[in-house]
Amino acid sequence: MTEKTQGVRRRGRRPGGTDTREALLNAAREVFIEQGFDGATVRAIASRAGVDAAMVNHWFGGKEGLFGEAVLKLPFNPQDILSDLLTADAEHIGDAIVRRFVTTWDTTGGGVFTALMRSVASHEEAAMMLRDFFFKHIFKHVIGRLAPDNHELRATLVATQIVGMGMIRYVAKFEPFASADVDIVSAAVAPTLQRYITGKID
Amino acid sequence: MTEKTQGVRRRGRRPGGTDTREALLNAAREVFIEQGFDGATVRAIASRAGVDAAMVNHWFGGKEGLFGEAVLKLPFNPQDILSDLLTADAEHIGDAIVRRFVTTWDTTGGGVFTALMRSVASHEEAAMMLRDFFFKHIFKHVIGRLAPDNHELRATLVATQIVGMGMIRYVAKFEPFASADVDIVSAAVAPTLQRYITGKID
DNA sequence: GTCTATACAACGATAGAC
DNA sequence: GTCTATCGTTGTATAGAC
Repeated sequence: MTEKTQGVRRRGRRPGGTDTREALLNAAREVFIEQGFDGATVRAIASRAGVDAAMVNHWFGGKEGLFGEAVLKLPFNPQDILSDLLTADAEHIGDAIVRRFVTTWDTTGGGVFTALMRSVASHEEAAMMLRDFFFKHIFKHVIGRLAPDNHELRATLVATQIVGMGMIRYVAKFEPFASADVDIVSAAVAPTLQRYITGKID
Repeated sequence: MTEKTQGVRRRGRRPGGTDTREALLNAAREVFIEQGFDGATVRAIASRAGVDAAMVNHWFGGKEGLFGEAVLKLPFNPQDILSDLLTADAEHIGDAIVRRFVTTWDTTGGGVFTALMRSVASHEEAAMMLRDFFFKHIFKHVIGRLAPDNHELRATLVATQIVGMGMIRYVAKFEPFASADVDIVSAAVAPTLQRYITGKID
């Protein structure tokens, strides 16, 4: 675990190779699984990795970035997605979400999304953490800002369409959807998300 | 238990211990994986199981039912779903699909759906077979009857919303969607499917 | 010398004890 | 209400790699 807990942790660059990043990832996987996203503290993870808590910010841009890379293995920083979506205006939020989702995962080839879904389908705790994470750190902000009511239900409705897109495009690979251009996908799916967020759902 | 399953009709071969139904399931899994749905013939499966091809109809109601139970482990007969959906009129097809999907899987507790998704996410051939199966034996008939154009794209769009519903409700269990009444779900999702099938998507 | 990984101090926010 | 502890995060000085 912490091979350098003894003695004074000297400042500056470490003598050996850079294992800090990897140590943080390993520690984060353990602590996140044990404690969940909220229960796990940056300080606890850094402590287990034997480094300072500030390293989490330096290497991963924050707790969420570390979680994404360590547990969900997301090929992007959720914070970037959020700030991007927060700039979209209300009447185009559906289009913004679809385009962000498709372009982001398309570049990774879809294999990472498949692995994520496999993890979610196989491990109960992964599903739970995915739920908590996206809820509190993506959906809550985006939908809380734009939706008139029923924020939680609207957020889950958006999730059904988004996850379903990923399943069909990257996992099951149903054609022609799997190879459809992002414009085609957006034209078809964006209105759905738009209605789930700002429209009438009952 | 063997006394009961063999039960009443003891005519034909196999007087004793071997369970015809189980033998067919095992043979079907092998042949379907090897040949795919279309490539696998009922005769080949029955032959490998050492029984007559008529047994497939007797135990599973046909090739599709056998496929569903052997490979996809569906807790229902796809033929029933199809005939049910074919009776719905065009302007209520979305509602019919949502209600059928939710009520059917709700009764199984969702664990079966999770297992199915895990299988799809883990085995490339399972995803391929799921695609071929639902396409040719459910979507094609329902959508081919009602959609004005772009049948394949519309079918895959419907698939995104349906699979996504299952993922959120049964696998990831996002609340409040996971526990929402079927009326709530239908009110929100049915218009989406309705548009994907009969509406404007570009 | 420059660059950067690192540790430490401190900030604002928040939750709970009293 | 006040106090305290702890959280995530930021700023900055420094040690070592280059």
